[in-house]
Amino acid sequence: MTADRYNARDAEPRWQKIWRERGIFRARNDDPRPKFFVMEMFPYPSGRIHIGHGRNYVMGDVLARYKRMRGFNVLHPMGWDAFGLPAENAAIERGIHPKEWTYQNIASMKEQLQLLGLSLDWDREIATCDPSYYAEQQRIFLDFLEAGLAYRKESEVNWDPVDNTVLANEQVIDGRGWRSGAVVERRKLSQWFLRITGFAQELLDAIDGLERWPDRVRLMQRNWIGRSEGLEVLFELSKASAKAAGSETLKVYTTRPDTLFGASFLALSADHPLAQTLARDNAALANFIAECKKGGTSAEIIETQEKQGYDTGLTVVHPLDPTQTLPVYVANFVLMDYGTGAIFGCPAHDQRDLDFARKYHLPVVPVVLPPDTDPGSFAIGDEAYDGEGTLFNSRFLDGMSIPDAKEAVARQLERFRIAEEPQAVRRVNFRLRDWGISRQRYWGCPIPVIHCAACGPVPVPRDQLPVKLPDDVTFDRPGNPLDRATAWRDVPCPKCGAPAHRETDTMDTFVDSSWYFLRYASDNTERPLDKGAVAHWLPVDQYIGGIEHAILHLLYSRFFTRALKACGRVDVTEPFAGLFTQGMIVHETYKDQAGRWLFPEEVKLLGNGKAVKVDTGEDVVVGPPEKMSKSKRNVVPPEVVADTYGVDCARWFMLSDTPPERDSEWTQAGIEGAWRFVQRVWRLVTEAVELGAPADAPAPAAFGKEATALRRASHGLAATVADDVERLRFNVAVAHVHEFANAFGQAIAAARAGGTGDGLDFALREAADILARVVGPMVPHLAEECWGVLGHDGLAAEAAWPEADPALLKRDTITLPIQINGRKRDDIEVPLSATPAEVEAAVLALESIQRALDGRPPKRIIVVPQRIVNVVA
RNA sequence: GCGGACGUGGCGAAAUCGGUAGACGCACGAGACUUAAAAUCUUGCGCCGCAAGGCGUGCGGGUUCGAGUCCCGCCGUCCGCACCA
Repeated sequence: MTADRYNARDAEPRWQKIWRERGIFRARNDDPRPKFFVMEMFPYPSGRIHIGHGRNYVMGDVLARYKRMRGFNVLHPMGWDAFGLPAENAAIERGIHPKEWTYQNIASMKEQLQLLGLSLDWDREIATCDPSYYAEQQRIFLDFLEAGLAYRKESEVNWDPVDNTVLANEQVIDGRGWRSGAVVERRKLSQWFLRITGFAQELLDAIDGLERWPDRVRLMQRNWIGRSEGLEVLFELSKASAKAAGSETLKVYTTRPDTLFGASFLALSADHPLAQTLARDNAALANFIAECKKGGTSAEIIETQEKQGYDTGLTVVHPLDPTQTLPVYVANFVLMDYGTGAIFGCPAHDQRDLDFARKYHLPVVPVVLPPDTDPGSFAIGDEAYDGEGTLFNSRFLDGMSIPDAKEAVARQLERFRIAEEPQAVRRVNFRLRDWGISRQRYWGCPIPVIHCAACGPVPVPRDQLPVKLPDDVTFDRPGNPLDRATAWRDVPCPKCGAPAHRETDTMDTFVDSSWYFLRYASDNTERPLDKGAVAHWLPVDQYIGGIEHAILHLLYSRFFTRALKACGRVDVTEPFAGLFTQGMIVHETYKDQAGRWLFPEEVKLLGNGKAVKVDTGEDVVVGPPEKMSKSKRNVVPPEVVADTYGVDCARWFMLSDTPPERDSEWTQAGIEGAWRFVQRVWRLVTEAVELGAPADAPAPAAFGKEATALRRASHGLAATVADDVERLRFNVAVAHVHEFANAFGQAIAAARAGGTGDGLDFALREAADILARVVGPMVPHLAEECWGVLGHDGLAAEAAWPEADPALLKRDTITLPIQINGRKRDDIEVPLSATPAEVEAAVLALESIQRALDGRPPKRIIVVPQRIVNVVA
């Protein structure tokens, strides 16, 4: 009677071997079935993974396996985001070559990932550091160059003067280099850019169509692109000023032309050409500008920085009132790379301008009157007013709404001319900047360009691609090793043959990940980016990854796909039709009395929130759940889970309880609960096989009450879990399986007590069969083992999803809750076909209702068919 | 500062449309089996109350026959952006 325990340690490697040998997860490009492309964001090969890394792969795997059972040709690939700084740090710190370090990590992480039993097509595995991958990336770069989508310009970098190296923003901590501790300077370097701004409007507009993306990601992208509509206004310099400045006009960008009559000054960025010109003969101004450029670009510094300005002595004429002039300042809060690098300040309606005006005693003239406010008493204190209102103090604009006033000013200024030019032009601006892809690093994709003194930057001829990274480099000195790799660097110019040198910048690793999903589509290494294959597989039906990539990676990928389309390389526009952002796995942290972090296996939990160290018994300080991280040691390696419980338990646990988009806590109790449930499924299936009908038994003509109830439950399970998985509501799917297991267990108990007549034997067998398939995507190894016990020859992984019989999903009676004054008081069972009048009559006949009404007639009865009845007493 | 999301038992949570609040699981209690333990099974478990009953989805209002769900105002937590004119 008692079944053997399910032995995961035996079963899991066995089934994984069979899946691998039969190649059942290989996707074929010529498969005629409908396609389904599911992928998770590929990992950075940092070394070892912990169980927390597994969550998104498992979620994608459930969907992949489910879709296969539904008859789809599924592409579920995996690869490695293999370029990047940590490999170079390892080289510096431990003397290991980045390539060696990376490929070692890939090997061990692949082994760990395979342990999870994921249904991946490893034949399409890619590593971005592989020359076969980045060769195509270099071709793409040349395509972009030819199309004008890649270009070079001067741009500021963080420069570490001690290490003589360029730092990434995250390597600048409190304005200092992370390794050297030296104060970071801003330096200008000539760098490569991709023209993402050319697609800003389209990237923004297309967000509306991303219906299967989380709203918040769409919102974040919209904000990041940051479209604003405004006016570029020419301010005429006063005569004396024009002479001093060497120009007649100053161009200013504003989104609030309506507030022009409230303007009290102009402000230039420290980087503005006019500011630079004036500083040549003005030491005080030069000093001020240098002062502005000090300090990092970090948010905290900028936030707390006081508004400061330098009065240039220049004045401009107010565009709408020639009798009025405004002073021109250079100010530390004006950005050069947004708009025109110059603004007009309207202190009454902009907080920054107000702060500035108060400091330099400039006029504060309110021109927008809040609704229901007395114009005589309205005054600006310490807070600018940026709300709705009506224009006043503004001559011909008085009485207008803000939008009307904007329009009126625009029309007026468009008509005015200064030196043949209209005084104002409507201009749309974006917060989004072009994407600087140059990195002064070794471990990245080389930019395929040769610099020649005579010819300038010359693309490497395509027949000479790829430009491979030289292996023979050293990391013993600061700076980019490629600069010192003279044998690699120094080459003749492809155009004129004169001595020249290679571009030593490599590409931002975000470039690598901006097209890897297109690479997966091709099963042909000769054609890594295959238009036909891309047309077949793309867009990705379901992309799964962390919220940390909500903006950059996803926006860059959307841009890249469009840019490739513009170059004629692909026909797809939007790469990811469905996006899901999963939560992290968190775990409690443990510290001993000396404050050292402890691994979970060093700790014994006492159940009351307290814990002790396993070996010494000393008290352990238990911290709140945090993201699993090596440094805090709150990690659980997948091997340990696989050895003690089996990976199916880990998979089940990761899918249970917590909605997949939220953070989920890994606990001992949780994994044990999963283990119990895995055993329970095994027991239910084996017991049902023992009690039930044989595999090939025909369905009886009629079923008894028990059998019908069980059949309703199992067919209902197939339908509801299908729906749950389609909607990625794995925790709900798990709950539904639990619910079914309870019903199944009761049916088995009933069969033991009362026999398996009236078709119960068939129903038991059918229930086991359905259960094995329904849990298959979630606990695939267990499902295979069950499938074997059920006597099937093939693999559960290749079985079809159980089709629910619609007749069994329909009920002929329904239980309606009965409310009195909105509070539930009773239930009533009525035929599904009952009319509202019949229901009403039945309800009024209920004893509980009669009692509640106490002889009085009800005021009202609301019958919502098949939902509820509410009696208003 | 601006924008957004969320707030339900001791805990993780569920509740397609405005229609039975707390499904399912964890933890805990009681019982059965066992020499014993584990496992398993049965059973209880929002709060107050002996009960009848009352209260209950962050707080305060509103709409409705009926509100976790919709509207208004607060409070709290988390996230994104942050001198973008």
